[in-house]
Amino acid sequence: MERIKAPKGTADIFGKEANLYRYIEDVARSIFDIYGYCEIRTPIFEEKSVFTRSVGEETEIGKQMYTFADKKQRLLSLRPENTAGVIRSYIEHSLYSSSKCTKLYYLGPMFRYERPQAGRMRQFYQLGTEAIGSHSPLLDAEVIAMALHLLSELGINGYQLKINSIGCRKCQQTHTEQILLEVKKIKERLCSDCQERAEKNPRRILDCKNKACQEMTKCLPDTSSLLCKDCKDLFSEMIHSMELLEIDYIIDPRLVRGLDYYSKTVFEIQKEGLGAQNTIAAGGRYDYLVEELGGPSVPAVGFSAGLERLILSMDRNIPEQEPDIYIAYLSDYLEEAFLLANTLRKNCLSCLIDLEPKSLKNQLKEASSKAATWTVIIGDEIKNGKIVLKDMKREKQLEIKEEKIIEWLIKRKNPADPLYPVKKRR
RNA sequence: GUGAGCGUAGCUCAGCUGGUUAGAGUACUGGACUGUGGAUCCAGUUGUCGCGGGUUCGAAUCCCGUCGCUCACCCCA
Repeated sequence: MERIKAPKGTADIFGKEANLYRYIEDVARSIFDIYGYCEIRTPIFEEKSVFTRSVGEETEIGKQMYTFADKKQRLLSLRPENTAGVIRSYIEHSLYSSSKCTKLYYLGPMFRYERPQAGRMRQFYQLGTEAIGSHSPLLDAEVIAMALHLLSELGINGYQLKINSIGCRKCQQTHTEQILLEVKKIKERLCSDCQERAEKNPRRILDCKNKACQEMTKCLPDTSSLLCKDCKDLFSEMIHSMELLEIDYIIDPRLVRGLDYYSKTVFEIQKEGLGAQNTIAAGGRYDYLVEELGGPSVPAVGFSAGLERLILSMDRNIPEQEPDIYIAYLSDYLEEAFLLANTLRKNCLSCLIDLEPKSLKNQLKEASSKAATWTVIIGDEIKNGKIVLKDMKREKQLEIKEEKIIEWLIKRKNPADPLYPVKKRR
């Protein structure tokens, strides 16, 4: 029999790792809450067109979608990212009618069919936000500030924030035209990827990683020289508010993002040492997307981050979950132990017990490997109504009356108590 | 889609240029310690050597194929 395995590019997350994911999600929720964002949970799959209309079918992400037909031959796709789904939902429920600026956040799995490697999976987890309904460049700065706030809360440092403006549709069009004009002259000498880009997405030639291409494309106009007056003003306002918030940034006039829907402000947060994937979070404005998906003409700005990459860039260890109590017992007293476990749990004390009787030595060993704070030992003393309570960290033990044990343990659970054992808990 | 490296015990790996019964550490179980954990020592359990074929008297070892994993390119979170 062949061993069944999780599909390529997917992973089972359990143990310490699951705690880490939950930790990040908890931190993210609390940060988003502080900035006034509300959670939205959209379906994991949507009609294919939701994504192809927003991301662009010809983009790499468009090609990497998991698409299938259901029993009624509806063409559906697993979401490769969540901005499109959130906007679809925003339009569907006319969220624009209830508030001027709708702030939403999401957490969950995304799917892209590609070759897995460090920091890149076929099913991966993203968190992100969308603020829909405001043109203010201050909001752009706020979104970036929030993203950085999240990183610092997670203990992630040593990153670089790169920002740029790719302008409105008009700027983008003239920019593309200018690039094509220049590229014509050197097209034959560019790498094959760039030649393809020239056809499909000329502006992306600007961030080709090929050294020879970079050398040749130095002369290409970047975004800074081409913004119209309005876009220029917006960008400098946004930069001004970044300074106000004392955020360090690098303006990268060659930063253009891969998704079709971006406009004006774009940004990336990068950190070295994550394998080949150095972008941990990215985002920007998408002032035309809502309209393109059939909604009113409403501007929006958002960002997203990949949990796998956040984890790679965190060097902090998350405290492990430790039980309060381990119940050890001599096999004669299984029922007493079983009952005690039940009582402790009813009192919100977490406890472990092995319901298959083992030697005391074995149980103590287990208690210490599971890092229980106390071990309760039920032995012959129970006949006199007494129970042994062992402080595992201080290696001391005492006998205590059976009926007092709950009270005693609850009291010791108070962190203010000087006897409260050193125990890390979030 | 392209390229490279690696698949041996639950986990981490050794096993060189083919040679008899496939190893270590760790984990697990028991004992030294008959009701007390992290240390030490002793003993025990664990394998279709990824799968299929070929070369050979003989293959974990060499060759071919295949599957899987990993990393990188591309792209991206």
